[in-house]
Amino acid sequence: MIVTVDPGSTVPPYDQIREQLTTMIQAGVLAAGVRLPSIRQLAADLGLAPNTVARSYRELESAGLIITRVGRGTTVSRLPTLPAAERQRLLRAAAESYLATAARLGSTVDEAIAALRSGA
Amino acid sequence: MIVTVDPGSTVPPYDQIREQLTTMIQAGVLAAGVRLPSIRQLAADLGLAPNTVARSYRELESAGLIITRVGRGTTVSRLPTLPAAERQRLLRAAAESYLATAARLGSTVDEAIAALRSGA
Amino acid sequence: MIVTVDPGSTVPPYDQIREQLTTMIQAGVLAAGVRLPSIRQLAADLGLAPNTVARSYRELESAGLIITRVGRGTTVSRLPTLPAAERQRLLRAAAESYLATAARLGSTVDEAIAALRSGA
Amino acid sequence: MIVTVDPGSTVPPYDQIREQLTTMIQAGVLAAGVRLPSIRQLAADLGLAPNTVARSYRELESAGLIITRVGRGTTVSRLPTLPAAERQRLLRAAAESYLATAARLGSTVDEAIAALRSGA
DNA sequence: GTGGTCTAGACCACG
DNA sequence: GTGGTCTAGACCACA
Repeated sequence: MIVTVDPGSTVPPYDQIREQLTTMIQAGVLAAGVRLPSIRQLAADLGLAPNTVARSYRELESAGLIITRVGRGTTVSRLPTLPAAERQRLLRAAAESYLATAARLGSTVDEAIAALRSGA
Repeated sequence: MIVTVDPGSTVPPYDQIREQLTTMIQAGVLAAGVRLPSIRQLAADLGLAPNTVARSYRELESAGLIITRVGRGTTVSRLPTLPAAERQRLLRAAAESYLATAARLGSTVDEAIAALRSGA
Repeated sequence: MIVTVDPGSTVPPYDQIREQLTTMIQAGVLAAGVRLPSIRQLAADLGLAPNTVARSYRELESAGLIITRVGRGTTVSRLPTLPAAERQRLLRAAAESYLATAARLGSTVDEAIAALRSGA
Repeated sequence: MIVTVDPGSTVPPYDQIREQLTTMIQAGVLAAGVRLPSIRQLAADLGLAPNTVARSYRELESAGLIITRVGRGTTVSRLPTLPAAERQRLLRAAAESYLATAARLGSTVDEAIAALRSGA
């Protein structure tokens, strides 16, 4: 699954989808020209109404990140990806956020790392 | 700093504060009887209006997690903490979320772990 | 009625609404701070589903032309209006388009002008 | 030029061409038997691909408004034209639409009429 | 099959 | 009351 949605979050599903796809496209993980799953397909996979996914795609399109053509699906547009330094900065930020959460749960750094390995 | 706020997030600051304190209290990291920083102190530390922090405290109080008594400040209530299994489950969930973000940034598990160590 | 929708047009209603409001705001006919009709009210007036009007408003908001606050309605944002020269240019363009349509219907300029007066 | 196309419009060019020719034929401005410009000629005049104009002609032909015969070009069919009352109704509709646009631009009826004269 | 639009109605949060 | 979101389903145009 290319994207995941947490139904318990206060962040609306269409926003979660948009944010995750934005990250992947800007990081170059989804390269220019790659075809995204169809609206109906992704909606079915996530258990959402097609309209919800359509809204995410529509906003990505108006942001210039993807190109949609009726009858031909949706592809990632040709845009410069984030430089490696910026990707590294974002990874650091995510790491800090994870460590902060772990600390709030009373875990040490080693336990936090172990949780990563066990989940892999 | 006991708590951090991301001003760029769409999640309102009072929600971020409430969530983080809730986690720490339920996990037992903030033990019963521990005194929280004053509203004005925490607001000053975070660069927020006192009203914002007050709202977080108010919601935590109505949830029974903290007790505010005039003249004695705000302390953590005497409530059962989450069992270890539940804490472990939450840590796993946070780990998975972090790994997913790292993957969206094009990072491997090893790179994700390295980012934890370098940030520590 | 502040805006009209032609259901027979191939231009979708949400686009018609957005375009008309955009013109009025940029021309300064709807001044900064003016309150727009509520989504439900305008939808009822136009015989549309509230979602349709909501989509127009959402796009106007993301374009920075209006400000919506839940529970408090929608107002025109404080933006520079088009200079008089540009408004005049747009009026000329509309006039030419009307004359072209009239000519296609076999009408003279005088008949086109007479139609304006009789409709007034 | 018999027909004009607005490249900035969301209405596809072939639709704009079809609509304008339809109006002129139904109004009798283009009388039965009149020869239309060739597809290539009109495409060149409008700066469009011949395929685009061809599509407009094809749709007009299937609607019975024009007749294409190889070697003899394209001519307007022998069809009853709109009665005068209907032409008048369409002119009124166009006038109202123009006045509405002018009003959205902050113009009075007199200014709208003046714009017609200055453009003529 | 694809995406685009619209409807009718639901529930939520805010004020 | 306000807007925000989502659903379930419809019809359309395009390929």
